[in-house]
Formats: sequence, C-alpha cells, structure tokens
Amino acid sequence: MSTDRRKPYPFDRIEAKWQQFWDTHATFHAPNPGEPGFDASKPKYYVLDMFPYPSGAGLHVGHPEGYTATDILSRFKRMNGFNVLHPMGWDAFGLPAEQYAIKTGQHPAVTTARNIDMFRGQLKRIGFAYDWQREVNTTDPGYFRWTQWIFLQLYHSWFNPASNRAESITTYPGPDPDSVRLAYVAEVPVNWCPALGTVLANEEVIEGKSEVGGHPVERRPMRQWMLRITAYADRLISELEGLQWPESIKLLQRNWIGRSEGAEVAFAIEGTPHSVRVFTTRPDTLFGATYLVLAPEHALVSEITTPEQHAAVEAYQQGCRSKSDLERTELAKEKTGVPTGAFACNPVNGQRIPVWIADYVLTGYGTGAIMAVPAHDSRDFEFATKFGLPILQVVQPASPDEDWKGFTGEGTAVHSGFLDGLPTAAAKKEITRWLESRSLGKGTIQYKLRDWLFSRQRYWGEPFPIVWEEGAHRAIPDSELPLTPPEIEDFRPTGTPEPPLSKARDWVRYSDRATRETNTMPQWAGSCWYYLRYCDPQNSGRFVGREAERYWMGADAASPTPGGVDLYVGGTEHAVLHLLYARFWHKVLFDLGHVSSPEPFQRLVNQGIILGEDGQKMSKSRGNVVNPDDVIADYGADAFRCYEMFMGPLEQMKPWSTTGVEGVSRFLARVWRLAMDENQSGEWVRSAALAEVAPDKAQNKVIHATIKKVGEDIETLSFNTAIAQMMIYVNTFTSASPRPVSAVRTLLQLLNPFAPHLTEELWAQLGFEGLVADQPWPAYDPAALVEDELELVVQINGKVRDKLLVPREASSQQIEAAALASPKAREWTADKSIRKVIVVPGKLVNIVV
RNA sequence: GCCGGUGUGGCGAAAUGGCAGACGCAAAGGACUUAAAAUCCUUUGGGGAGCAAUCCCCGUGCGGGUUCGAGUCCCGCCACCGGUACCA
Repeated sequence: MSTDRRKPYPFDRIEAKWQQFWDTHATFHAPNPGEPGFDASKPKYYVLDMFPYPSGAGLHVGHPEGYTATDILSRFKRMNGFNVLHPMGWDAFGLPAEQYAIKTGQHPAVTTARNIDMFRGQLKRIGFAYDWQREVNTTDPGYFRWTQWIFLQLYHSWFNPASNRAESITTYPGPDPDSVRLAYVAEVPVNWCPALGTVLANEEVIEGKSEVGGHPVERRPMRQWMLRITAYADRLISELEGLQWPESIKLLQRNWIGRSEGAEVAFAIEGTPHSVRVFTTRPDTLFGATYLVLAPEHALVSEITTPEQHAAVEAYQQGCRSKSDLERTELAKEKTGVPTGAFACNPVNGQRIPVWIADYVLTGYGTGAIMAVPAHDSRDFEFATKFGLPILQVVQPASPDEDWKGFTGEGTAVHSGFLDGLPTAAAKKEITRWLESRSLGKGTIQYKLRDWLFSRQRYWGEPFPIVWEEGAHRAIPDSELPLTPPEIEDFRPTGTPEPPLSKARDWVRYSDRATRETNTMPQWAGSCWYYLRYCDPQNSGRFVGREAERYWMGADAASPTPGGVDLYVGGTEHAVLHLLYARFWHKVLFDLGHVSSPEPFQRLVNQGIILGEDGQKMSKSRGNVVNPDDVIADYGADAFRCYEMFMGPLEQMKPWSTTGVEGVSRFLARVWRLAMDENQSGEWVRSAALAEVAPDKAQNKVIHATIKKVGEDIETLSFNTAIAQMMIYVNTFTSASPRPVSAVRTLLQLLNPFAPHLTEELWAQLGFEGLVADQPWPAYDPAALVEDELELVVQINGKVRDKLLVPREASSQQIEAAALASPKAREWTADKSIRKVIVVPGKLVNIVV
C-alpha cells in the first residue's frame, strides 16, 4: 500500500535525515543547572507525558496523541526562551512481560529490552523532541535501587497527627513503632486472584474481577505489605484544591477517598459486657434507630448471638464466606440477614432494639456495624420492610407534601426529644455534643479509602529491601541497594500465596538466621516517582540531586503555583490509581524534606480516546486498529502529528479518518510547494514565485493574525484551530506571485512545533541560518490587525438585514446614523417606529422596531 | 440509582452573549492531461421566489425562560458515552 505511491512531497527522505540530525547533535538536550550550556537566565518549563508500558504490541495511535500535544508545547516553549524538560521513559515492570516469559521461557528482561527498543524506534520516527539522555527504565537496577530506597523512606517514617505530616520513625514516642510505620505488614482480607496467582489492590479489581485479564478475585486474609495512604486522606483531598486539573478528575479522587463526617455511637448489648460501636453520618436520626446491623464477619457476632439463633447465624455467616465478592454484588438486589437474638439499648432513649447481621453492612468500612434508621435510609428502609421491623420518622422534610418514607434528605428533627425542632445540621452538632459529654460517642470522620496493598506474588517487580528474622522484619542497609531479583528458571506463580522468589533458596537466605522478603512491589511503584528521576536520571548518589530537583520541580518565581511538573498529559484511566499513588509518595518525600513542592503535577490534561474508523473502540478483534508505523510510511510523521492534532479538541473522544490524514498531508504538501517547484526532470528546486518583496496589507494582516492565534492556541492546547489558521495562511499565499520570502519564513517558524521535519528542511533549502527550532517565536504587530474600515452588521430585531462599511474611528452616533440610513434598514423600518438602537462598536447595530 | 461528559451540515469540527457552520473531509461540476493520478478553480445546511444580481423563510437534541440579541446564560426534559455502585 505504501510502496509505489507517489509522495506529494519527499517526506520519506527528509524525516529520517532530521531525526538523525537531532539525535547526533542532541538538539533537544536540556542541561541541568551546573552543566555546560545551562542558561540560568531562562525560566523553566517541565512538560511530562505518562510514560508507556512497552508492550509487545508496540505503539498504537492513542499514545502519540498526548505525546504530540506535549511535543508541540515543549518546542513552542523552547522557542519562547524557556529551558524545557521534556523526557520519556519506560514503565517496564508488569504482568504481561512475565506472562510472556512463562509462555516462552524467555527472561522478562530480554523481552522488555526488545520491546523498549521497538517503542523507542517508533517514538523517534514521529520526531519527538525528547531529551533522550534522560530516558529512564523502571526495571533498570540504577532506577529501582531508588524505588527501593523510597520504600525504605516510608518504612522508616510515621505520620504524626500532631504535625499532620510524615516524620522519621525515631520521633514516634509510643512503644511499638511497627504499628505506625507508613509501610507495614498486616494480616488483612485481600483480593486474591487464583488465576494470576497474586493479590491485587482494590483499585485493580473491577466488579469482582481482575483489571488485568478479567479473572475472578476472592477475598481471603493474608499477611501483606501495606502503605498507610489513609494517613494522607485529608491532605490528598484538601490539596487538590489549588491544582489545575479537570474538575471531573478531582471529583473522581474525592469520591474515591470518600470523606464522610459523622459520629461513632456505642450501643450496649443487653445482658453482656459488650457494646457495639457504629458509625453514622446522620447522628441526628439516632432517635429513629430501630435496630442494629453487624457485618457477618464482625468480631462480636459470636459473642452476642443467643443460643436459639446460633445455628441460623452460623449458617448465614457460612453462606457469606463462600460467596465471592462478585456473587455478593450480583445478589445484592434482595436484602438478606438474620437476627442474632441479642438486643441493644439505644443510648439516647433507652429503647430496646434487636441486633441483626446482614451482608449489606460491610466489614471494611467504618466499624463494620450500623444503627438502622429505616425512615431515613433507603437500604435500612428496604431491609425493615422485608423483615417487618419498625420504621420511625424523626426528620420532617421542608416541603410538607413530600413522602417522608425513605426520606433521606435534610429537614427538621421530630419525635427526637431534645432535638425536636432543630434543622438537620444543628441537630447533628447537638446530638454529637450530647454523646461526647456522656462518653457514649464522638464526632468522627470516615474514609472509603483503604490502605494500599503493596505486595505482589510476582517475579517481575522490585524485591522488597527487607529481611525477616524470628518473625520480625527489618530494612537492609542502603549500601545493599539495589537489591536485584534472583536469576530463576521458572517464573510461574506457585499457585499458592507463596511468591516465585521463594524458589530461589540461595537468594532468600540472607544470613544464618535471616531470610529475605519474597514478595515484590506492584507495577505502580516505579511510576510513583519517575517524573523526579527525569530531573537527574544518572545520579548514583541520590534519587534526584537537590539542585536539579529544586530547579525543575521547584516553584517558579514567575508563576503563582507552588511548583511541580508544569503540564502533565495522559489518559483518564489513571485518574484514581497512578495519580493518587504518586501524590501520596510525593507528599511523603515532601514531608521528609526530599522534594520542594507539596504536589507533583500542577496542571493535568487528559487526552481523549481515539476510536477506530468505524467509531468503535480500537481492538484487535474488531480489526479497526490503526498502526502509527503504517500511517507514517504512507503520509509521513509530520502528517501523522498534524492529523492527530487537527482531528478535534485534545480532550475529546474522536474517530480516526484516513481521508482526514490525506487532507492534512495535502496541506503540508502545499506548504512544501510554497517554497519549492518541481522542475522538468522531477527534481524539487526553489520556487520561482519567491521574491524579496514585502507582503501587501491584506497578506500582512493574515500573517500577524496567524502569529497571534497560533501562539494563543498552543498555550490553551487548541491545536486543531491553530492548524486551521495556518491553512488559511497557506491558502492566502498559494496563489500569491510574487510570493514574499518573509511570509514563508514566518510560516516555517509557526509550523515548526507541529511539522518539525518539513519546516527544518525548507528552512535549510531556503538558505536561512541555523535551525528553525532555535529561532525565537515570532512576535505579532497589533497594528497590522487593525482595519481602516470595519464591516458592521445591521440587524433589525436581531436579524441580519444589511452590512455597513464604516471608518475605524466612527463614533457610535455616526454608526447609528449610517445604519438607519442604509437602504435595507429604511425598507424594514418603513412604516414602523424605531423603539431602540443598540450599537456594539466594531461589531453591529441592532435596530428594534 | 448516583456522579461526570457530550448532543451543531453527509462526516471531523469552529464560533469573548453579537453575521451559525471557520478549517478540513466527502460529494458534484470545471481546467490541465491521449487518459488516469496529482494539482488548480467553482459549488455544497434545508426549503422557497426570481431571467438575473439578489431576496425571503426555517435551522445548533426537545420544551420553556432571561435578553435588543442565545449554539453560548437560567429552569425542566430526552438521548448517547464514560465512571461508580449497599461506603451507613
């Protein structure tokens, strides 16, 4: 398909040539402070792409969409006098490499290296201005050494609630530091995936199935490494505030963290020494609590169940245990539960209320027990209706005719003793105070967010820098980093929770008495801090040099933001996973004084998904996958780049169109022919139409309007309209003869960030000095945009009836008079009286009759 | 259910509350050519009147509203796409 087709311009010859040139001259290398060539007088700009997982399938057209956007911006910023950091690397630990290794027996390191070479080659063929000297690879020991080091920072720290930040564990005053470390071991119910042979984080489980592969996941208690992300729940929410992120992403994170203010209330269990603590966001409805529900797994169930109910309760618990999470959610339509036979005492009025167990109460949230207020909670209402439990209204809705049954909104307290008449908000405060004064409860805040399950039973991941001795864990010294995984023949999961690393007996044995931890870290670990490593990728003494970190990640004197990556572009799929984990690690490093900004990513933009030509999601099975290599072979990298940007707004989902690529390719060919003619023997030579003449007034207006619009559009990432404006520019000059050389020169500068190969080649062909990429961005002349005469629209009652040419300096009165005198206006207002005339200077006149 | 996003020509789309459809694709006609490709020029939201230059009516998912003026702002719906799901 790509072979014999005549090229509209010789992109095949020029693209490889310029890519080679940039490579050998390291054109886009950004020196660090202190390095030769570093210019301290320039401001910095850090543009970051989400680095890819180098899969065997190679790059697809979705990757380069965001990459092209950042590439244009970074080239633009560079031309505007910034020191630009624009790096690329590889998130190369992960399941697919390991599964491929299991299938073929090839070491994951081998396939990973091969895939990286393929990806790098593909990215270079698109002509991205990455600083390849800063390439990072999460599987490189020189890299993961520092991933392990950061893990140890977490291990050696605790979150001090008094200072609201992480501190060295040595400042912890309590007797058991292991109970407060940010990295800790716990026996917890985890998501165990038998098919993958590993546990998964909550974030990696979608509707009871593994995100990777869609295998069933079951819950079982296991000893695992956890990271105490919940300590940061509050800051992870509140510090979203100042970030320039899409509101929808901020909301997604807030919902994921799930902060709820409420109260804990203790209910004494009749005839036992026990009391059940419940969490509620509606303590104001306490008078309406007509029963309690414990999660089936709640520790007190066996203690309080009466002998008569024992069998029924056991059976119910057994039933829940055998159900997977998936079944539990599938069967969630109908509420189930059994009474324990026990009764509790409602502390506010002494009411005797039954205690039930039901699986609609979750063990992992709050206290694993609730007070049921069926009148004001839809789930409790459903349950109470089914089992004939009493329903007692204690909140009166504001609008009286609203059905109070199941009313979950706010209103006025009724049937609530001393709370009667109080609006919901006040009633919450009052009852909380009442409970606190009697030590029956207290105001609390709950989060949906759980601690981050951080260990995996995999081979292809970072080993933990931890050893065990007599049941106790301890860190290995920094001097033993990096801790590389052992060489083993068999990467297969053991099928049991025993990790594959345990097969490497020699490696596991640390000393006579100590053995190594055999779990590995999840894939997220490496991506939690790669943006920091880019700042100083070769540093062997520190995860990132202090000065480099301060320069690239620090607050810019010119900007009001507290620092961090200036622009981060990537897909929405990382809204709550990578972006939350990275913020967490960054805050820990910030608290410990290792980085200078509290947030890693100041401005975030999500590129939209590119659909197949049929408007469907691209997939192998649909056969609608577009391969960037094919597009580049047929139309060239510049056309590929420009088309991806011309398709529509960056953040929007949009379908691929081959004819659309052709259109953009034609545009680039027209640019080529502005400068070049084809002679008799089919060679491209300098166009005869080019001349050293000044653009005329109309041409000049297009030139300066385009400089203005393209610059503004790049800043707002509106690349589609920037390209449209450059098309207008080209259309203006295609027919011009003589054709001002200066106009072509300016166009090459404006187009360079979009089509770097084509513009660099023409720049050289026309004999201009140096590289276009090194030119300063052109400035526009506002005076050139001003017309001597303005065309105004004359409207009658808001409908356009005529147009009017008036001098630029015409006054409102003169414009009004001219409009009223226009033949059309006369016609339309003939037998009517004019009620009002609105003059919008420079725009229109509206005559209201 | 709940939360978020999006609805504009045949298609991708554009439009600080001020000429809806820029720019591109597709389509049709023409020029060049022995021919085709490529290239260049013209037309292209729908309907209507006129020999014509032109002119009129309708039109941004639907129904209301604010305004001299609404694709844009407000209220109420509908459809599609994403996310989420017993979080008390």
